[in-house]
Amino acid sequence: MAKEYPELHLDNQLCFSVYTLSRLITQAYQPLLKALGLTYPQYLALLVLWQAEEEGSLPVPVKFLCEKLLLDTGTLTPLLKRMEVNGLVVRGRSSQDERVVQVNLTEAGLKLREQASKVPAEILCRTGLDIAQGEQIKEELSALIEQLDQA
Amino acid sequence: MAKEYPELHLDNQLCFSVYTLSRLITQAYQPLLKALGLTYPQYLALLVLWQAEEEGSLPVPVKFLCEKLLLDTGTLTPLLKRMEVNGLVVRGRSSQDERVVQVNLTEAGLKLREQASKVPAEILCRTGLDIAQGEQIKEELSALIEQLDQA
DNA sequence: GCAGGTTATATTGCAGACAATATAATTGCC
DNA sequence: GGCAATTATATTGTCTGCAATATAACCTGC
Repeated sequence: MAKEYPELHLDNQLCFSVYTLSRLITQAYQPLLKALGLTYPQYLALLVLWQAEEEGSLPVPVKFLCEKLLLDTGTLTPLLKRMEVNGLVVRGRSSQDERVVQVNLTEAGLKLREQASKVPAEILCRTGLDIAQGEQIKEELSALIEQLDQA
Repeated sequence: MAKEYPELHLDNQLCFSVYTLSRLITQAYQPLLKALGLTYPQYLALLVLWQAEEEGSLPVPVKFLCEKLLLDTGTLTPLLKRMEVNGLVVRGRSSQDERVVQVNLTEAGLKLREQASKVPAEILCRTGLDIAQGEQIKEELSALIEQLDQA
């Protein structure tokens, strides 16, 4: 008779729910973003850059993007290079400190914001998600993120 | 004066919380799983196989794993091949239906379950997550997953 | 100033994810 | 029986993620 391991059942694991939901969300965004020539992580990077533009803090160092997105340069450097090839951003060494690479939006990258501004509402519409509920879950997840990000 | 796009701010997006939390969770598992010679998706695949073993339903078709994990063969085929190389599973065509590839656990793959059974508790301990809270969030996320998986 | 540590970014290599396409086996239908 | 549609898996190509390592520029103490 096989001993049972309920703690190892997939359904019991929060980790699996988060992992799956994350991929499903990316898949939900994908067709909308493809129309804008973007991938999902590229879209997230643009969110940071657009907000920096509103706050008058462009250009921003790569390190700033790393911290906001919790991604390292092994991910962001090639991603930003692809976005540069696509004409959305420009990258250049700072003259103050030759170590830092400043990332700035191009005209095209800035202009994309208007089309992108319709994306969040469209996602909610397509997925039929409840906004208020989403807001609450977001708060709960943010607490978990903070906890994990420390450790 | 720059027009503002609050709907495009990173902090406002549930999607970003889920995306980040998913990566942080994977990172939390990583050192524990590395000690077992596993990656996180490989661990998830084993969860399915171990449960199938308990239920006496081994071997299982690749399609079964695809449905449980919500992953396609483009991800699972190479993953299962790596696990086969590592001696955890064996793959073979069904004689009833030559299209289906049956996946079974090896002795080593089965034996790994005992060490892995300590992983979930260890994760909770290390991350300091609240179990009861996690349980509730899991239910909420599962509802979202079902919603997205339909669409 | 300069040696040693720190910082910011880049590079390499590997393992997912997934869209798109391909292929072989099975099934259904007439 | 035979051909079209379906099914199960595989393959290819691109883009993440991330550990590990490398490198050049900065900073610090002495």
